[in-house]
Amino acid sequence: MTVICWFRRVLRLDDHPALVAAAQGGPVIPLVILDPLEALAHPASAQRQAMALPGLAAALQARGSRLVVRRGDPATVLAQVIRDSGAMAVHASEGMPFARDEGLHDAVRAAGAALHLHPLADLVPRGSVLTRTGTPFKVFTPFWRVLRQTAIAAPLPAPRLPAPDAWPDSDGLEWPEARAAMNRGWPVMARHVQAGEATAHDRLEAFLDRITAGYAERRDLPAEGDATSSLSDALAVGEISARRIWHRTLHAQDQGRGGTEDFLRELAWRDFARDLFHASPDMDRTCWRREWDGFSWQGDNADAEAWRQGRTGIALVDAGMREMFATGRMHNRVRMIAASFLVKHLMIDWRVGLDWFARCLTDWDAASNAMNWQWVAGCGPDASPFFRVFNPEGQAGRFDARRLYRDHWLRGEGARDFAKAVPRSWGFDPDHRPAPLVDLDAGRQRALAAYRGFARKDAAAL
DNA sequence: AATAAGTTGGT
DNA sequence: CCAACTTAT
Repeated sequence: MTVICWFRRVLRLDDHPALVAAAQGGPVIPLVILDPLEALAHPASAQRQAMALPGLAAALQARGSRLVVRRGDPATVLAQVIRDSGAMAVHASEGMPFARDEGLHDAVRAAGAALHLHPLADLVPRGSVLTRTGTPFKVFTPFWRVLRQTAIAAPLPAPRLPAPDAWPDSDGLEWPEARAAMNRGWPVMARHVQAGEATAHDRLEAFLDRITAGYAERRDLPAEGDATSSLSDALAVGEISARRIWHRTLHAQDQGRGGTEDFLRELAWRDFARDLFHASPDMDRTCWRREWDGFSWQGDNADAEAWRQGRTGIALVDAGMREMFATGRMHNRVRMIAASFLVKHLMIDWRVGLDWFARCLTDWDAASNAMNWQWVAGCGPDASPFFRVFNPEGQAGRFDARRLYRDHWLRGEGARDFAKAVPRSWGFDPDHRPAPLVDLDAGRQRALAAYRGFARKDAAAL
């Protein structure tokens, strides 16, 4: 009996629970659905997913299978492929946000098949790391202590994939909606992306060969490009499994490599964010501490536009915003600083920043972004207290002391990349050095005063 | 996973 | 004079 394996955000053959389950059910039709709405919401991520597909198709072909590609709305496409193939079952990974999966069951059932959703192969199943009283953790460190003591399941090997008697029609691998929606220099970004399941494993091994005890400190230096694994986009589109990374890192640790414990800890943040998001599925739009929705954030405005376009006049912030626009990624330390500047110095709603990240990031992850933007804004669990205002100049002195990162994006090769990537509508002038949007000290004082006033009102209301 | 101001204790 | 440390925001 033919079975469909719908590849969503797990674009690999290794450690793929839905694929293993499908292969146990009979001949497998591997299916990917290119959804125009998804391309509009997350154009860079959609384009990154599209870049993973040729490698996935080739890997399937090498195993005597194929990748069937269809364009359209997932529920409609699933029904069509079920009709075309006579499949009785569809296996897929859970989506995120999880709530989106609700309507799919009905659509598949109406087409005469059953939908089986499998957990994402993160480190641990969601909801499995709990406090002694059985509730989810709200603070990372205790979560980490428990996860570290938990046995992480071994990755599943890629299964044998018997082919069906007949293959349904397939569209091409191009996802033109994703490319159009990006509205920026796509070829520039493509130069910064390395796609493919095999490439991701090579990058992991190369990273584990060079990681040292200095990882915990060096990973914070944006000019030290080789200090981090650079696996975030491969993880986000599922070219590599977190469990595979975990076990390879444990192996490197056994060989005596330093820094591996810190790397494992970083890896665990994905599971922490996923569990938080599952417990609070609206936290990508709603303040986790509800009272903060009463704060008078600035909405989208001219300052926000300057922030998006990398012309706040604050060197490290602009460098980061340019890096993201040109490459689809931004160094982790710089993300915090650029986000803090938007939310604190400009007092703009964290959702304005999150929406721009959603458009730009090839490593877009709904849970991590919801958690981290709320952390910066001070309205999330385990949140940055309202008085924690990053000083982008102080941070630059600490983490980019030799100015290499800022110079790269404001003057050097990165600046030329960015100039090629910007849309004409921005009227970008590479020689123009904008003045700071706000005086850093005045902006800091303004934010502190506003937050103090809000906290007082909040205390009065209780 | 912060900052700035103030304090201490060494050079 | 400064680094290291404490403390309030």
